[in-house]
Amino acid sequence: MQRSSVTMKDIAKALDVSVMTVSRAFKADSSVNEATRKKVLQAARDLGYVFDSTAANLRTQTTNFVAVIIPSINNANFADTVGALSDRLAEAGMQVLLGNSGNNVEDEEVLIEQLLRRKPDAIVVTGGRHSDHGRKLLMNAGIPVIETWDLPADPIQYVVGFSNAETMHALVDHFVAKGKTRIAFVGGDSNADTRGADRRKGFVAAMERHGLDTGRLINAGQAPLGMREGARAMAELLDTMPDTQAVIGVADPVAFGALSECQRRGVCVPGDMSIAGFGAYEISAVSHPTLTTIDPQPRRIGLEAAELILRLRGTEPTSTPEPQITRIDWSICAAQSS
Amino acid sequence: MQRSSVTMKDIAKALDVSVMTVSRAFKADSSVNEATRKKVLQAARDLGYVFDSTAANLRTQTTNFVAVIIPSINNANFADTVGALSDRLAEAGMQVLLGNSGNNVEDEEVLIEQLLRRKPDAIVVTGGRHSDHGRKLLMNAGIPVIETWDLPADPIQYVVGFSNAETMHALVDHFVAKGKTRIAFVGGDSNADTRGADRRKGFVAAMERHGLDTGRLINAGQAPLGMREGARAMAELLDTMPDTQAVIGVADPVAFGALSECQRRGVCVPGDMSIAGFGAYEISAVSHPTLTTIDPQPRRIGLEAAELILRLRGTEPTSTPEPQITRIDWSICAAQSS
DNA sequence: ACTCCAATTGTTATCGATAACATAAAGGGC
DNA sequence: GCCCTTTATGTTATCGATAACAATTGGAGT
Repeated sequence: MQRSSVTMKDIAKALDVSVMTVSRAFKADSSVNEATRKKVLQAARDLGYVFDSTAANLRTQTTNFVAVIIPSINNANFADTVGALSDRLAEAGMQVLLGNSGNNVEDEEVLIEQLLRRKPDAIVVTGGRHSDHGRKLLMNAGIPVIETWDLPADPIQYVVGFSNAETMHALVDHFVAKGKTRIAFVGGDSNADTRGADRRKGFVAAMERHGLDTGRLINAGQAPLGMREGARAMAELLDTMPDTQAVIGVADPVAFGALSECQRRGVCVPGDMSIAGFGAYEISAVSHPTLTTIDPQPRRIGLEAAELILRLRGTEPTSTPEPQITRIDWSICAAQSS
Repeated sequence: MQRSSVTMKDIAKALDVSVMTVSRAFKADSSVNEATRKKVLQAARDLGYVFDSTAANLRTQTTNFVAVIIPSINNANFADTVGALSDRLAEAGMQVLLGNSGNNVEDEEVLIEQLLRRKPDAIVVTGGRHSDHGRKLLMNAGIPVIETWDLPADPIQYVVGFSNAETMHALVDHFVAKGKTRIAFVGGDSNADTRGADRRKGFVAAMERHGLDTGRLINAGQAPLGMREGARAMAELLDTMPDTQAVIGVADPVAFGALSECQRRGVCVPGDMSIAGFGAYEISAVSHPTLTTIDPQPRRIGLEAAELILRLRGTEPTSTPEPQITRIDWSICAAQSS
């Protein structure tokens, strides 16, 4: 049995009906005699027929899949979004074509181009910053474009996201309300991770609003940052600014790394040091002590994107759609005692 | 600009050449005059042409993408595998079409069917257990089939994996060497997660080999198990079998949950309780104390699968390929002091 | 019995790129 | 100059399903 050479033609021949009848038998709605349909489906099973979407894709000019570009699949937040998106789309018979941009707009551009060649029915990208050419490609793709995990100043079409900067205000306010004034931020060194950079900027803005010193910015290296980088950054922080009262990690893994370093050095958390992160990773609720964090509802982002795509399906490709923003609510999850 | 209605025909017309010449201009090797190629590429850019793979897919009977089915995308181990696979394939211009089976052979069967319709050039599945029909579909797919993360007793074609059961022997031996005899295992309650079940069986076998009691099996609920389940299981263990000396979690998140529960209760780790996991998740090396774990090299699995696929590309679809096993070496990472 | 409509099935053209084959022009060796 | 090879380009058929339209059949209604 090679390359599944069984086609509708073979079924048609076996049953002495036209190919069109076979085709119709596979569509739920179309008009075929119920008996004929049964015969066709049975013959298909007997012959080991596998439907060939490549042909249908070409003829119908629709592929039933959605291209998704995320910075890294190995990030529980994005994985949650993709998981929810994929699960919801699967219910409608659609699949996800995945691309890893690695927080790099050049790589993203290449991915956009590669993925668009496959004529997805929609494309979901992470963030609102793209290369010029990448942006142009998206705008001319002729399919719904959804930017996620951010609120771009200049949206391409659809947005499902929230303001990363705003969330940091909530964390700073939280710490200030507890009387902390010497607050540090641990994040990446470049702007490649634009959401991380936005959070850093949000942190600085929030501190300034409270009239607090914004000098405690620890550069933990290149994104993606993990627990190890968080631990290293905490070590640096304790060495250079030991009077720091609270730390905000750009994401929960960084925050947990910071926590572990404190434990290693015998720094009491939350007694001597409060720690917060971002993302509501499972660890923020299970670590001892727990971490204060922001829950940006990653699954909800994926779900809303999926619903949007399904709603838009069949809709005429509106020539110039108004940008349409779906804001995702986030919430702060305060640690029990920090 | 709708549905990118620009085709090679438009380019051909604009330059007054044949469509074939345009097609050739896009292939690196084919024979076209260098000047002509430049003209074509320029015209393509001017017209905003986007190559349509759906047409090429149909004609060439090859799609340049690989279907990948994993139990859950939100599992750092599988995410690592998929990430490595995807990165390597991207270098060769191939993409990954992702499916989430949720540790359920019925859902996996549906996914296999859906994905095969898209005529991927290869399919990568997780584990060696499938539904009867799913297995049949894979065997008749006419493309390379790669089973991963396991060493199936009856491989379909290619395997890139290791024995999950064996790894548990290493952990039990490790604890026994440290003088522990009352060792517990925390895992899932069903066999849906076959790799988890294999590890549980491996644990039992290893304990029996040492003549130790195998009664300390904690059922932490339905897979996928996370940190919360690990914590709850540890609570149960401490309540019902407080003389336990060591715990093995079916995966690192479970183990970390157990660790956190110990810390919450003031149980000293590793003094009063040793803890091990599986997967070499980042947390196993960063937690305080660190966790003993098994590193199954998830990225290597993805990489080897990718290399295999690329090697097989262009090869004749061998009628009945001998099963071919690529064993992935795993290693034990002992905690500093447990 | 006759008209008309619905249900069912068949025919033809088509989606856009490319393999396979055909052709034309240019150069090389004798 | 003749033949042959190489290079560059054109023609035609095709991948497998499906939209659009055509045709046939079997009642229902009067």
